[in-house]
Amino acid sequence: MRRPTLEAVAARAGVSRATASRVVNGQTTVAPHIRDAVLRAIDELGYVPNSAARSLVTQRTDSVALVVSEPGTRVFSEDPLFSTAIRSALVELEAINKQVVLMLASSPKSHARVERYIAGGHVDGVMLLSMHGADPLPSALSRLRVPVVSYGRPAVPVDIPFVDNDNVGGAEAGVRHLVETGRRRIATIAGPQDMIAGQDRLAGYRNVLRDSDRRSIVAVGDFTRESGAVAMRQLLGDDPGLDAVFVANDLMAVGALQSLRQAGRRVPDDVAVVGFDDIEAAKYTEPPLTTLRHPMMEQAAAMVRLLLNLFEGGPTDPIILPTELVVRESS
Amino acid sequence: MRRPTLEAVAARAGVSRATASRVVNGQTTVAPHIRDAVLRAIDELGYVPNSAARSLVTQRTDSVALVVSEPGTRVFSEDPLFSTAIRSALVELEAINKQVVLMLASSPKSHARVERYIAGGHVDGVMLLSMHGADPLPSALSRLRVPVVSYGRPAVPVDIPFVDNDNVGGAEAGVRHLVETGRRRIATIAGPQDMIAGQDRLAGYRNVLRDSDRRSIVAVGDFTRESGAVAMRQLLGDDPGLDAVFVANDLMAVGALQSLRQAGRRVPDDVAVVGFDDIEAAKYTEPPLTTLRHPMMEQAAAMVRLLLNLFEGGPTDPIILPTELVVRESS
DNA sequence: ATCTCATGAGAGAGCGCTCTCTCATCCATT
DNA sequence: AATGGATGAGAGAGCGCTCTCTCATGAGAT
Repeated sequence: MRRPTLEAVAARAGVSRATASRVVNGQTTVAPHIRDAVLRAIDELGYVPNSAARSLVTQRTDSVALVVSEPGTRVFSEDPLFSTAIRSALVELEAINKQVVLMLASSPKSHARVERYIAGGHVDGVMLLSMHGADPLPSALSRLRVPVVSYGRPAVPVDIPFVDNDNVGGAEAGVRHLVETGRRRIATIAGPQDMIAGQDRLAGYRNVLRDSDRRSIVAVGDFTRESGAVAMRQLLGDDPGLDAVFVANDLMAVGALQSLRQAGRRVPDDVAVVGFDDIEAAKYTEPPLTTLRHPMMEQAAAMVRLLLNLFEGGPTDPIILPTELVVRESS
Repeated sequence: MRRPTLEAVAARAGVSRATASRVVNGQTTVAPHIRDAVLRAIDELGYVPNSAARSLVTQRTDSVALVVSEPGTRVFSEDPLFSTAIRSALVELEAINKQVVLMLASSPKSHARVERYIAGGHVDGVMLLSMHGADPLPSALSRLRVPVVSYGRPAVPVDIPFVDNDNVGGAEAGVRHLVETGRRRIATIAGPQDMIAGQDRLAGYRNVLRDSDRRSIVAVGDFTRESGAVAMRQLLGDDPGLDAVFVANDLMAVGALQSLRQAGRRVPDDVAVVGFDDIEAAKYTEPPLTTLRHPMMEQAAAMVRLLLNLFEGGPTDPIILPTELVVRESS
């Protein structure tokens, strides 16, 4: 009934437990015929090592926590960026044989839960998918002396390796594109200003407007579609004459497009729209959305590499990946 | 340097390891002043139980695997249904203090990986997020005698408790709605026919058409936006006179709307469109999409309940949750 | 023929915890 | 005063594995 142990394998193969262990762990100091006997026993008994016992002695768990620190539940399910990031990380971690424990850190309560879990030594490392600036998690975790890498530059200056895309540069490219196509009154729907991505993309917008001698027109959303729609209505109220809007993410851009449609503005004839992220849905909006693409798979891969380096002592400098302007019909 | 053990806590509190363990595990047979002493020691030392040691003796891991068995990588990242399901399950499992190990079972290779992992006794149970009929995983897992519940009725008749929504009933309601609003030539974009959801929703469509004496016009997609767009073009080629289309999921409906737009058809004037799932994006299409809602949170909760019953011996009958027609402007 | 040394295999400690058994203590009962 | 039963706490086995240490064996060197 119970799963076979190494002891059973050893007994069946007529060797000691130590030798069986050597075979299981691929040590080479075992004579071929003995190794074969052990392998046969393993096969016949359907032996699978007990991981609890193993990690009890090795002090490793071969698993990492993927902590999604996102207070707004809506964003997690709706922003495909999250699932893309998760999937990418999953694929990369599978490749190096690490299990992934997925955890939500939304409320302070779940926050404590995560900390306790990590402190419990359940995982060898942590990948943080968090963006909120005030997030106490990065510093809390780094205090636990657990290897931590972050997706997105942590807002508080904490010494955690991270991967990010070039938010400022991307925003600049997007707004510059609007300037170069002759738009005069370029508004922006900024992301939440307690997120680095929100701040940086707004900074990029301001940089270009300043240089091109235009006035900035700003509304702030929270990266949800709904907030994009609301912000767009607000912008149209503030400045009915605007002829372009740079939206800090595609999800809000979708909302903005809806509001523009409802207000009777044609895109791109009356108002040009540029988003950020290049989510799949950007191809399917009416009209398809001009946006800034950043390679999620590569970012996930970079994160995993950073974590590995943290384990094994390689370089852990932050990695900033470039963005690429994808021009579609909304601009 | 090393994390404190129960032994250290006991020593500091001046009690035996057994007593310290009693306090940690909340047993009541400890005198208050001793319990306080132990708690103080725990606090001072920052003690956290070693889970490997614990599960070595208890034979429990307090974690469950969430296996996403989806060959198409696109669907996982794009279909918000997946992330919603994952988030919901996560929330529900957190509530009962289970960790969640997320695994992808796309390739045969990762398949083997998952099986090995589950067989390794790393988890107390498995939640399967799978839809492909030919999926060998359900039967493979149930053979391992691990508690398994499935989201979506398994295609092969395997004795696994599952949760699903009423796909047939929902499809019927959607198509009936089209009939009742006077549509005559109602096509469908069906889902992949190796998925139960694909089959059942097509069955529902056929049921109503048969009863209302209409001819069925069918194209098949794979639940992706892209395939919806392709299928819609195909339907328009097959029967330019169609005046309604029931699409087996919202993602494909988004693609279909795009194709209809490109073909110059007005929605709903020329062609009515009904989707399925009520994803967030359905509110933001042009025009907003009529669709069938099924409560993801409740389904996740039901799954967790089933799993719990599997652990503790409660009822494990399949749970089928109703769907609800949400009428918007596309019909 | 003796000694040295690499090689392969076993013995056994110990990782940190839970849980059963055992035992001491104390209060209520006769 | 003697007994019985709660009650609370300790001793110690053991979960399944890894890994160091030890030892037996045989090949090569002297």
